[in-house]
Amino acid sequence: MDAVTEQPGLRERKKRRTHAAISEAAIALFLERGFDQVSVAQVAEAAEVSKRTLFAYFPAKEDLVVHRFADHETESARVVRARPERMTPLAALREHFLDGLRRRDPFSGLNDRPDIRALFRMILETPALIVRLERFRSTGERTLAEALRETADTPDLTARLAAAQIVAVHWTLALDNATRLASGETADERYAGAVDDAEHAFALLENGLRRLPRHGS
Amino acid sequence: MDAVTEQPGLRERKKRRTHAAISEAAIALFLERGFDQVSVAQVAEAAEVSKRTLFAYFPAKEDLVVHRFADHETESARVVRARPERMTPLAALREHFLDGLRRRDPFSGLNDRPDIRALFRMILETPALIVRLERFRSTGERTLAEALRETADTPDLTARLAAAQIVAVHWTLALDNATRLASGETADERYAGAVDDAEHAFALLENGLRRLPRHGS
DNA sequence: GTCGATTTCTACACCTGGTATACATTTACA
DNA sequence: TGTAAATGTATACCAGGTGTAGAAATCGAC
Repeated sequence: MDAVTEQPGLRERKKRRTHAAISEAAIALFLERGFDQVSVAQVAEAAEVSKRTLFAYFPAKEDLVVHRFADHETESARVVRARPERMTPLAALREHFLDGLRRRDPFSGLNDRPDIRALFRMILETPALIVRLERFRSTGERTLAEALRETADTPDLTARLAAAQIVAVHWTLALDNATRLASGETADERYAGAVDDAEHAFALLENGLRRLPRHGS
Repeated sequence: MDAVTEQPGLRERKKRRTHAAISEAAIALFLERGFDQVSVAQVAEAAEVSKRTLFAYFPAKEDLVVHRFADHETESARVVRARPERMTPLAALREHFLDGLRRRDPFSGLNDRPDIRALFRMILETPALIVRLERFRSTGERTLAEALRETADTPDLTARLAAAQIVAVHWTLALDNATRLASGETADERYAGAVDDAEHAFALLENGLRRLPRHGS
């Protein structure tokens, strides 16, 4: 029915162009004046589209910005499923994250291309956008739990707990990197520290919090 | 200035009554017809208060429901700070959670009083309310990280990572219990399983995910 | 090409959550 | 009892989001 790989057809191509045009117009305006200072009506006008049409392409204002992250939702689950034999899920995820740092994947929070840096900064200072990203996090967690359950022969609760911990750590690392870059650090400056932190974090996941000290210094 | 412990004063008392009255009217309506099917105007009318006044007491519609959970935001942090000497933070939190199960604290998701069960059910099926609860989770995570950093002599990143993991696990457990009760199970039926699950979860936190299997069964 | 069916876009009106303003009422306290 | 400060109210307004009905474009078949 929906041949995406084939000739997409004029209709499909036009749809994608409109989609991209609206999103680009929106992000340009948001970066210029701030997310909350631009109304969807103004975005629609700038994109030369009616408000109704805008909402046909994007279910909510926030999606004008965060739709780019939708692909990454299921990334962890895919990594776990595609891992080589005899590799533990955690090892696969650590490899993948370290690779993301190396490749400066926005997923890892370590991309400082000016446009991406500006985008991150805007997201970080706009609560509504953070909330929307948290939703991606939830579904990422759910799909990861499923992947763990199915490929690691793990009881349901264990899979859900492990997924929750992994995603929480992942999110903490990425947010930390993004925050540092947003406030001026370059990706190259941050890289070594980011690697250290990631390794520390995955070690903590692997070995547990057993070593958290008792009271006192 | 603000003597809460003393005679509260007429103004203060009246304010609290109004606060409670609005919230009760709101929850009654929401339980009857569903959160999204009731407008704030209707709540205001039912509480015999103007819409403007309602928003003076509750910053957003969702807060009419979730303000009851606000106290628990910093609970984990308090538990960690108040733990006895020579007790690890994790042990204190485990004790506290198990105690919450015993006491059927709504915090643990294991309270089946009809009104609370109905409330939980409504929250679980209303995305906007879950989102609002997630915000509490975030600030709970931040305050817990601070408590760990200050009382366990832990580097900042470690504290944040540990807090993220702990809160994620806590949330998973509580949500699991609440979901089961919402779909009919009684608290007494669930209790033993809830304890087992909690102990398993805290053991996982303590010992790490090292034992997550490689591929295959 | 051209015709009809289907999809997509648009204009417009409407609902709801939330806020600003300006005025009335109540409380606290001398 | 009178007055300043705090609270409550009416009204109008803004922005996000949806329903509806019709106009326009696209597609496939001939």
